[in-house]
Amino acid sequence: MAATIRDVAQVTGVHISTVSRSFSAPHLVNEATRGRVLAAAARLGYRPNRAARALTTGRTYNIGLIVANIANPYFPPLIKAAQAHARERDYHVFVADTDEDPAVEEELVHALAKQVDGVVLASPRVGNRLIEQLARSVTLVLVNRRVEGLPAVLMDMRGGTRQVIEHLARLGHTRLAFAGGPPGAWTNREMRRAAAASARAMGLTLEVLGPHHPTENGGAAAAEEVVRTGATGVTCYNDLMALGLAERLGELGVRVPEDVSVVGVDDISPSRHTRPKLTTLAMPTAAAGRLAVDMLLQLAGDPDASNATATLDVALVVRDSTGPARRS
Amino acid sequence: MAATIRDVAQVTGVHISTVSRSFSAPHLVNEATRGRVLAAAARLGYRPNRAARALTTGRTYNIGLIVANIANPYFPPLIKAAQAHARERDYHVFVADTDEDPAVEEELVHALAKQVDGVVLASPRVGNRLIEQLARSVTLVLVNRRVEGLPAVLMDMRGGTRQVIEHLARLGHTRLAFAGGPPGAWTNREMRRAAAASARAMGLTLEVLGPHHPTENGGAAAAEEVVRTGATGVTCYNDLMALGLAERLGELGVRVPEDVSVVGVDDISPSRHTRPKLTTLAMPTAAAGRLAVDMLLQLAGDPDASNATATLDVALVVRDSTGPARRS
DNA sequence: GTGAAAGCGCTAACAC
DNA sequence: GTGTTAGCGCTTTCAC
Repeated sequence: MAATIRDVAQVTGVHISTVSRSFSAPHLVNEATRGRVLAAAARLGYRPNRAARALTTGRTYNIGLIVANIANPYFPPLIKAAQAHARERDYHVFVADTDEDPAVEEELVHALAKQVDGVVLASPRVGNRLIEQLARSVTLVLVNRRVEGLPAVLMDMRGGTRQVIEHLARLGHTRLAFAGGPPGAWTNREMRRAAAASARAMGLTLEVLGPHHPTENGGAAAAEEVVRTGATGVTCYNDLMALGLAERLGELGVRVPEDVSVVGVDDISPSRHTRPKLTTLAMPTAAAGRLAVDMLLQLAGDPDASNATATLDVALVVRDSTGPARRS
Repeated sequence: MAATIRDVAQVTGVHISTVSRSFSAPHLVNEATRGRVLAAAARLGYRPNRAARALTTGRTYNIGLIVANIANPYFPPLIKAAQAHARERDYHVFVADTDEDPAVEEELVHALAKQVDGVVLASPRVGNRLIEQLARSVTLVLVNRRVEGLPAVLMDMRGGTRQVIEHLARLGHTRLAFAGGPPGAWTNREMRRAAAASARAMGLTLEVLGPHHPTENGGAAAAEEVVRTGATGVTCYNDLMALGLAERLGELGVRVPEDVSVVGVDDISPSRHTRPKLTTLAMPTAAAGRLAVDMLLQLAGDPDASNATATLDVALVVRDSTGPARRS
């Protein structure tokens, strides 16, 4: 068995509270005794049990991070940034994957609730109602979701989507399509609305396709729809879908971007390496991860801290999957 | 504050131990009382505190999973499989990323140690000595690492590498190179040795390059070396490196596979979508994740369970990045 | 500066 | 079938 505080106390010949203080309140203990305690601890391989400590202090120094799908390259940069940032502040991050399943998401929040000081819910798929309810039993920070009264890190999807539509319009496209993703995703709604509004304002038609699974397969599934609608410019819920769409279009004999222009969202790593390279909206995921951690720690330290909402800018990256509209 | 066992006991008018039993040993309590307890618990939103429970039972029903780099598409399938498999057994998986840093890896094992029933260490970068030491303070299952006396899930890298070399030999390549990855990785050593042995046996030359960072950038960095050595067949530590290498070779005016054949390892998702599609060794990552969890749970339940080692088969997937050697 | 004692939320003998 | 008690590893008053 691993050494406990009692073992260290016995070996050193002091009371357990002195051992405890040596670790959690060093200034309260004589330097010499503290030295002996630390030496004994090192010799025994003693490390304070954080879980037990949390039982009395109420602070675990852990935070949870729940994401929809680790396999989507969108999330790793966010996860890594959050983890690195938290570690610098002596916190550990436990990551969990919901596999795009709202039920799993709810279960994971509950499972994590008591073992962390708060959880970052990234791109949630559950409804607002449930989120409000969950927020009552655990400190929550949202990423890519707006819920009244809860702290959140958002991306400017409206502004970004408008840029996309304008980009396609400038290239001469008049018949557009939006390949939609998960119905539960806030990002999806924002994009759909912004795309519709922008298209209307510019006098373009916009067909809404989907919902589709936010993966290459989902994008591939949208390919036939795209062909049927006759759209020449398609903007997708995310890069994974855009990549799947472009590939499937190729198989159907539709060239990208000569016949159809395709735009993604996220700027995930593979989008820079495929042929054609994907035009996409770049998201500041690392910054979002760090910011979410900051908000969470502030809230964990002071429950009355402001529940601010931050909206981060996104940037259109024009590459090779978009081009001038074909003359009809 | 969240409801505790005491609140439920008070509301129901029973002793806390009855509440406890209603959850952890239902058969020991009268069905009627149990019904009242559960009703009260539901009303109060009570959920047993797993951390507190663990303090007395010694079981957290959590397992830790430490990986070198979540952003490498090799890991997500393993993570997802492990998580899904564990959840079916009522366990939760906490994932942590070491960012390829051995020091972080050690720290994370310690941090997780007391909050989980064991940890799966996937593709560790720390040395065997340290692993043996860590294994003394926490139940460990290794993936992609062989350490005497510790349970492990391995891939047949020797057999796989031999297949790769044979494949290149059949295509007429005589000057080969191995683009090496992290020096701390078991997989890297296995591949290097197997490649050298196979090449020697077949009378081919093999240049060992690196070590390089196991990413696209690392692979790109190996490109100049490849050109300098004049090798026409290159096998890489992993797909990420192979992808980076192929791309950089293209920029240098070296065509893949016409001038140089490139082989990866892992069969990550992007390898199927790039042009040329990558010839690679497919690894059974999902199976490995599930198996590691099984081993861990067995060990956690019975510390004397056998420390078996499983070696999984890998498969050569021939795509478009390898072709006949150029006539010189 | 250090020890004693209570208690965090829960489980596990042991009585009754 | 249910209550009592002790205790998991630790922190935190409160004395001295």
